[in-house]
Order: sequence, then structure tokens, then C-alpha cells
Amino acid sequence: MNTPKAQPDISNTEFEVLDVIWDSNPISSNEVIERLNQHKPWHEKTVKTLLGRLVKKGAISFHKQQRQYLYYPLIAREEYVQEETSSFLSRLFKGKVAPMIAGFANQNELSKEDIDELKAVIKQWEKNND
Amino acid sequence: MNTPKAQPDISNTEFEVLDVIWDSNPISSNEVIERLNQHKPWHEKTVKTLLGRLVKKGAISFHKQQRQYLYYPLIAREEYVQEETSSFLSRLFKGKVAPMIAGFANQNELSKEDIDELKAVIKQWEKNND
DNA sequence: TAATTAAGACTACACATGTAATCCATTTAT
DNA sequence: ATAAATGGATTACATGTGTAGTCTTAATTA
Repeated sequence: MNTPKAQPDISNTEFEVLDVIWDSNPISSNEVIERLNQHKPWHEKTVKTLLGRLVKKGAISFHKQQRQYLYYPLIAREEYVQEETSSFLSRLFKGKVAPMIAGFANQNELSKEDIDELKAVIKQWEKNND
Repeated sequence: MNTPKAQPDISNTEFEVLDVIWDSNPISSNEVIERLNQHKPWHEKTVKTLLGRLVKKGAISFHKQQRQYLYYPLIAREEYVQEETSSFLSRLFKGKVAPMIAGFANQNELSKEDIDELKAVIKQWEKNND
């Protein structure tokens, strides 16, 4: 019985790379670089370093296609995001979601659309919990 | 016109110290240490280093009382938390709150109480937005 | 008053992170 | 067949972070 592998610590820049891979994979380093460069002016070498670190951390892997590597994720975005969210909420809001939303409301950062979406989530929850 | 000072980057351990100070201030280093040690086994020197770093970063300050320093925060918890939350949401959820809550719901991490609190927040929002 | 303690300042040190540059082995172009 | 380009591996290097230890000086105690 192996303990469920804790998510590796993924740095901010690593996350940006990983997010591209989640978005589209398998994917070559060149395509990762190209996609990133639509938003970030990162040097090719920088991105390759980050890819290497993600591999070492066990967040992604690859298979070879001739000279190139085609990368794919080893962890699911949903899982990663869920864990990050839980730890974030527990650090800043004692783990409760409502105070976080309340903070947003107080800053006038909630739109009508956000509210409608929240209502839909609540409705769905109620449907699932008899 | 001075640009609103961006929050300094506060590390995880620094945050724990800062949180104690937010909770009760002005406060001496010894009391910070004592309170932290109810949960964390940090060496006295470690905590003092963190206090010094927080001062240097402009997150806290102090006034002297004889030999000792009495620390107090320079940034409000609410502000800090709000900024962290915004950047967190934008990184992981494109800035939308509802998908975050939905993720929680899907993991069965929402209690009836959470739902009730969310409803209250929504009701309040609606009252404030005509 | 001399010795000890205690507060904060300064120093340390390994590992992480952001940001590449260089090295080496293939491919590919000339 | 050589030379040049390209992919990945390895190395670099400043700054941040976690986690203290040592130094200096003032206060307290014997």
C-alpha cells in the first residue's frame, strides 16, 4: 500500500509551463515555448529548464519521438487545483469558503454573473444532497 | 501621487508570524514565539529572523520598550488576504469564484453549513446591489 | 561589581527558484 | 562529407527561504 503521493511543490513559473501541457498534450518543447511566448517573453532555454524540473519533480513525463520529447502530464489539473485550493483556504480562511466569497463581495468584486453562477452551484449541490 | 505600494512578497513561514501579530499587537518577540510554539516547534532564533525579515519587507514595524521591541503590522490582514485571493483565483480559475466553489462541491467538501453561509453572502450582496 | 543572561544584529548555509549559457550529440543543409 | 543548426543535458549564478548559530551590548543576578 503506497501512501498517496503528495503533490510535488510546483513553482509559479513551472506552473505556467504545466498549464500549457495540461491544455494540449502530448506536446513538444518547441510548441510549449511557442504557446508560452504568446504571453510571456521567456527564453527558450528557460522553458527547457522548467520542463526538465517538472520531469524531475514527477509532474510530467515524455516519450521520445526521434530527437524530440513529447511531454504529457502525470498529475491531473483538477487534482492539483483542488489541493492548492484547499491549502490556500485553510491558510487564509480557516478552510471556510464563505468568508472568502464575502471578502470578494465586500471589495465589490462580485458581478451579477458571478452571483448567478454561485446560485447554480448551490442548486446543484442541493440536488445532489437530497 | 505615489503608486499604491504593492504588497511585499511574504513567505509561508513569514506569514505564520505575521498572522500572530495580526491577531494580537503590539506584541513582543517573546510572546510571538510563545504563541507560535503552541503549534509550531520553531526555534527562538528562527522566529526572530522572520520578525527581522518582516520588518525589512515593510510588513510590520515596532517601537522600543526598553530593551524589547513591540511589533505591530503595517499592512492590514484584510487587504493582504484580498490581494492573495485575487491572484490565486486568477492563476487557477481565470479569476472566477464560482468554478472554485464548484470544484469544492464536486469533491464533496461543502457542508450544509457552508451552503447556508454562501446563501447568506449572496442575500447580502443582493441587498446591497439594489 | 563581576558574571551571567537575554535582546536584537549579523552571519551562515543548504536548497529552491528565476533566468539563462554552455556542452555534447545528432540531424540537416551545403 | 563537412559544417551548421538543433535538441536535450549540464552548469551557472543571484536572490529567496527555512532554519538556525554567533556576536555585541545592555540588563540582571550573585
